Amino acid sequence: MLTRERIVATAGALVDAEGLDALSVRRLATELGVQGPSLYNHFPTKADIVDAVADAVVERVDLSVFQEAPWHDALRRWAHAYHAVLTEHPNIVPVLAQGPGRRPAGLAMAEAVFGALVDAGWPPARATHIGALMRYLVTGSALGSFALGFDIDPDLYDRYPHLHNAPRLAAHHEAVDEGAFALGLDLLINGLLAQFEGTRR
Amino acid sequence: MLTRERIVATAGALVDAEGLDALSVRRLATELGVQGPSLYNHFPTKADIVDAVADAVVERVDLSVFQEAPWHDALRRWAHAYHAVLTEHPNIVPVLAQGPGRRPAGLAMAEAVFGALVDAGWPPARATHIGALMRYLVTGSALGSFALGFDIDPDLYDRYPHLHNAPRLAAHHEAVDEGAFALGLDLLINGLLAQFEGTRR
DNA sequence: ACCTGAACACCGTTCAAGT
DNA sequence: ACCTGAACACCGTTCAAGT
Repeated sequence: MLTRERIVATAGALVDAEGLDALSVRRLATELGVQGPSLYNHFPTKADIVDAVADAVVERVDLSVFQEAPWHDALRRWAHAYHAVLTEHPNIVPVLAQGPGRRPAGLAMAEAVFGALVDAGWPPARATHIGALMRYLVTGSALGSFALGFDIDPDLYDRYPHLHNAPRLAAHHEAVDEGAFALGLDLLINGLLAQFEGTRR
Repeated sequence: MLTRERIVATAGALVDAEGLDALSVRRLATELGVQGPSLYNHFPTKADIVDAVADAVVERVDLSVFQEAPWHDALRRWAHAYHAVLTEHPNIVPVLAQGPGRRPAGLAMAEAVFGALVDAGWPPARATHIGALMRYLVTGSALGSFALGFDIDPDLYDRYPHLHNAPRLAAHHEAVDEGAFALGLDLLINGLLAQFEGTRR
């Protein structure tokens, strides 16, 4: 028996294991023991299945911090949590980088972030910029590893002397990408905190 | 007559006008007045055509600033220039977000950025983080408009009270996205500059 | 109400055949 | 050396037919 839940769970596992390109209607149907067209009884298009997979990932990001901590602390902890979830499901990030659209969990997350900033006293226009900035950093870093973006063939770097150690990046890719994300988040939040306190006195 | 140059130029125009999904081997061939398989005399796979289109975009980013200005100034001006080029060719950004790979212009850009940071005195590990951070911000912001990521249907936001103005974001999307990017770049570079001067004394 | 087989209009890629 | 037609193994989606 086919249900939306089973379809989304199987599609999500397929995307995690083999990437977005491996998710085809026929392939997903086979995995569910059914023929391709059957899925159209439960979702209008393949894009809706992909959206549901993406929203299931966002649903796993804890938003309770926004009720517990001051805005800068909550923002930092939420960004780390969001980043951690995306690191576990990197193949769906291209969808999330397009914004919440009509996805309920995406909208709930935007509401929590934007609401916390406005309630803390940030002007709405500034809160929008901060929200955008956070999405840029989190999805930008999750979309493709910086370290793995360099080929491991050493001969490739003969004409780029400063990059002679680039082939070694791949071996430490988690540490490199994690460190860059943490540095960026620190710089952004510390800078915002300084601005915030500057306007308060 | 088919040349790599003509193929890349036509493919780039097609991607700009209709998106990456519209670029198919048959469609591109038709636009070039030729049959699909002909393209395989000039490129081994479609992915190589896409890579060439991406590298042609990166080639348009001016790197001369790194010879003229102190690292923080050069970094800021380069990031703005890169961001401006991507804003003109948003549909190819998903490819650039995967890193330089084996693309010559991508590698030359990485060499210029990393080289300038190391030559200025940043430790290589830190320079790597800074380079990664810049790619996260620039590609993250170019990959999908934050403002256009929200649906314009006002009824959608009934259950998200803080987002009641979200449907109006689309009308000012350039200003919103531009402002968020500029804010992020300022925060990052000012923060890095403070760190740099802190270690110098 | 839900699943199927057949069909439509597409894909990327290979390869023998032409010039 | 370069282009073509035919073919292979795929796509997303529609729809009449079955239960």
